Amino acid sequence: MKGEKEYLAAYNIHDYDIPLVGVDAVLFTYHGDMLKLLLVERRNHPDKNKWALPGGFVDKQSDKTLEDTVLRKIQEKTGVEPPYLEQLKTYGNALRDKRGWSITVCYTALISHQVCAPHVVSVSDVAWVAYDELSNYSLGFDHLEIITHARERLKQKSLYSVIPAYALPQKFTLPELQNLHEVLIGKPLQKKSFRRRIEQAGLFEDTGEKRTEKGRPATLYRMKDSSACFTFVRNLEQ
Amino acid sequence: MKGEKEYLAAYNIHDYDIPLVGVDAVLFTYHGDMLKLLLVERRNHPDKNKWALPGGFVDKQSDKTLEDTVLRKIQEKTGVEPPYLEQLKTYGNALRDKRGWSITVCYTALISHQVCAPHVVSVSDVAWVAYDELSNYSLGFDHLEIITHARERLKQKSLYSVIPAYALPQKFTLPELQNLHEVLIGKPLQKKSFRRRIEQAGLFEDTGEKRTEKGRPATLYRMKDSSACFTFVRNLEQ
DNA sequence: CCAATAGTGTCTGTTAGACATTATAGA
DNA sequence: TCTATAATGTCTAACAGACACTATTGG
Repeated sequence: MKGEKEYLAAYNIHDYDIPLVGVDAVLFTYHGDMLKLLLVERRNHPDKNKWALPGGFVDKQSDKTLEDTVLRKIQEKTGVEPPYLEQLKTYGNALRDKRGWSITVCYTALISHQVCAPHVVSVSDVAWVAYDELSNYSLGFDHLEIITHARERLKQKSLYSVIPAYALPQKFTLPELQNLHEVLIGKPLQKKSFRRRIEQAGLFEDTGEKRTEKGRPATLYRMKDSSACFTFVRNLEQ
Repeated sequence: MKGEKEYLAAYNIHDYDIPLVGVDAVLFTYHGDMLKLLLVERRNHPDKNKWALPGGFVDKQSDKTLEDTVLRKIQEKTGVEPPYLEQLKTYGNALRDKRGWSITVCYTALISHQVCAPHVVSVSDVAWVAYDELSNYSLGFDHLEIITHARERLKQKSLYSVIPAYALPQKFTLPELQNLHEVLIGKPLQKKSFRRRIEQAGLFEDTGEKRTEKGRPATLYRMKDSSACFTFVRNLEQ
């Protein structure tokens, strides 16, 4: 009977018929009153010249975890690390990739538009695409399905959390955040209800600064560390 | 410049250094007033003789999807398919498996104890283990972390859905379901609150049958198809 | 002054918590 | 009748919806 040492020494991953494994990120931001996401135009086969989510394969040398892989891929395209990253779902089947049985571990990430705008502009094959204009883009693989699922999850989160705030700059106003939630939910919210729950939960910190565009200046807030994991017991109306 | 056909013809997955990929299932049930889950005693290296979640590797021939893989693995150990299966999370890093960089796509499944009891009894390396007695078992890999996460998610679901009902037999009583929710949440619930929301949402169907143990007979219900996806807008108190 | 936007006051409606009460079985 | 459990009645508290109101800026 072999011991574990002998077993591991004789073990060779290439003896097995393993599916292809990668990661993909749905990176959302909010800009110009629109929900946008980052797409990459594919330069290689398969699905060459189609648009796809930023993603790629695990590098067993440089990546210690799946999060390392997805952060590395996001950094390649945006130049920065997003403040919010959460695993979405893993898609795996025999048909989603022409190269054969393949798996992608998908993440949802949120980032402010301004913080990665300079780098994105400098990279030719990357673009911020408004979610509502996705139909103008030919997407590779099953990425439309993945994006749709990420969008739906983000909508749900906007009903019981303030996680969408990570798609805004560090300092933001409450009307700004409410607008984002309204875009996500697809209908207007009661200003009073929206502000009340955030105040009562003590989620944000007043920066002391104001921003004036038109009308009365709006207070600028920043998130507290605790606000990422806070969930309201009661959802907003859908 | 090569076309896609040539690219795919030349493509060989074994040219790449790919992580090991498998699936695992946290299969819960409710029996003897306890939340239990299915564990398998490992017969092979690595982590031989430790207990682990039912799971294994994708068989690219027999499995068309990841769900096929996990259902096949659950069937091997229980003889049946669970009525509830949902993806939990994917764990992937360089250290979780001694064989090297590995990924496991994890699922939560629910099933009634009675429907798979006969088969489980007949398989020597499989056991239903009470969640509260997990500390008596030496678990392989990172399976304790996975189980803990699945348990937490199931607790959350008990606050805003009736999904735990899938861990009961097809016909069940409301006090029975409430007991399960109380075990999951870890504190007693108001009988009135619990029943009211289920009635108002019209989630269950009266079978017309009653079950008498001690005291007044309890009405037996069955789930409607819609009840799996129903979520209450307001959570029960935690 | 007005227009525009930020932010508040306050009433209503819904629903969970609390807990007393009634209903139906077996012994 | 008594005990045990199932199921209901009803009051309260919390909080979201609705919408009128006030506050603060620029022109």
